[in-house]
Amino acid sequence: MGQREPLTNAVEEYLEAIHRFAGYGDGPTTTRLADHLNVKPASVTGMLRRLADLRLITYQRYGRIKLTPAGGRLAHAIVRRHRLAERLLTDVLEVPLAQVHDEACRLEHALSADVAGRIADKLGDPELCPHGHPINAQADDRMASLLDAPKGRVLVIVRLENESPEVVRYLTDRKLLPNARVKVKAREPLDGGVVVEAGGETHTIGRDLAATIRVARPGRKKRP
Amino acid sequence: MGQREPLTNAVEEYLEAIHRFAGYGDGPTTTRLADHLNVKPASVTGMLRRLADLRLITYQRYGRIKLTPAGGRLAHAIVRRHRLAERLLTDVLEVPLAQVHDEACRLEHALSADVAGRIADKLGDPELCPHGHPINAQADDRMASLLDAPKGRVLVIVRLENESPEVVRYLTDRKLLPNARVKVKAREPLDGGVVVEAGGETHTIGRDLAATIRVARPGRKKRP
DNA sequence: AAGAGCATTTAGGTGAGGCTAAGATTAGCC
DNA sequence: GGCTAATCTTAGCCTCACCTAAATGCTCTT
Repeated sequence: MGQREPLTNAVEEYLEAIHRFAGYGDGPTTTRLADHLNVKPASVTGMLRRLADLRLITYQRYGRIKLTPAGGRLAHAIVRRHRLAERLLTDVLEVPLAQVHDEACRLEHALSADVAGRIADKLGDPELCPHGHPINAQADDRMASLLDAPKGRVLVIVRLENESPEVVRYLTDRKLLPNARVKVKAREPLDGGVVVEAGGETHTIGRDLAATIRVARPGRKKRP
Repeated sequence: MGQREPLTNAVEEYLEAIHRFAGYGDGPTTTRLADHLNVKPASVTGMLRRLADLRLITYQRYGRIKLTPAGGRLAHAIVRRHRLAERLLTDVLEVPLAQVHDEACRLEHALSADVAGRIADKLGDPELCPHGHPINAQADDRMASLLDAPKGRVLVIVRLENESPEVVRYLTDRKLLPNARVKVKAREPLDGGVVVEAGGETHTIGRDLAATIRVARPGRKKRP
């Protein structure tokens, strides 16, 4: 399986982004990708052609963007390396969580399959990255966010979709990290945010941010 | 200290190579660098101009190539990251030594100063990389190689200058790694190599390879 | 059927990094 | 000093990976 000419970092980033959007709504679109990658739509179209030539996606003008099996495997491998790198950074090197994502973004392109495997071995095949994303499986995107969670019930934070340093620092400071228990107290009207209680404290979280915090009912859960 | 625009990988590779050659013989030369980096001399000249523009080396046509203080600091930081990565790979992840150099070559460009520092902390500030090169200090290049070591005396291998997978695998198989004790039994004439005894076994090592194995008299030594 | 909103093409730019061929320089030798 | 071999540099050019603005094309909704 798999041809072995090394991919450029940019190609890997695009694959990763496509993978992240797959399954959500109507899947990855040119604008969404452009937005996510801080690039103009025209550039995305160009890269999509390249990826199609490489047989990593199937795609025709104005059509749906879909990873091929090969592309899917590759994208998955990259995301996996990213998340294993994150685990290594937090568990072994004790890098602050807020910083972990950006470091892993660079490391993911430098890790060989072999080293990734060894990280997994060494850490006992962790199931989740420190932000709560599954390392091996596809994420369950049907999971509720804090924004649409029922009021008054105790919930547990499952994962953070937004891993930017500022956001993670903000949430770390308030102990709103995966595995934390939270209760939605109220929803302010007019984009006012969500009032949650966690660890005896009350915080008001903006709508956009709340939408990126996935929660579930407490129960049998995976390791953090 | 230090401007913070990110350097390209190629720039870092050149700096590293210049650093490695500095102090040996008449220092880094265009051809030597070209050889080492698998590039034509003309390309090296081009890059040297770039490095001089960046104030990382001082250099004028046909002249000596010398790192500036800034360039030296940078080169040192890169080499240090490389060697810390090697230690992480061997000590924590148990990657086979033969493979470690190439993996570290990619990682060194992806590690931040912060993460490098944390690796050092976590591993207890190791002094040497697994091939025996110092992580913090400049190597002592006056050290003898197996090629010019005296016959009949017990010596200890200090470091390997050639870290290519084939060479390291060859030496690993014969237990000719840093800290191993060896004795030169004979030197074959006419480029025939060096006959050494180690661990009860006798091996004949080619001249070129022998020249890359640094040895010293046993004594107070650092951790491997 | 018409326009809003995306997506694509076109045409073009930049920067890194490399190469060949030819000429310049240096060093070593007689 | 003069010659040659080895080494460096220059010049000119090329490719590749990315990106962009602007104009055009498609599609879907109403």
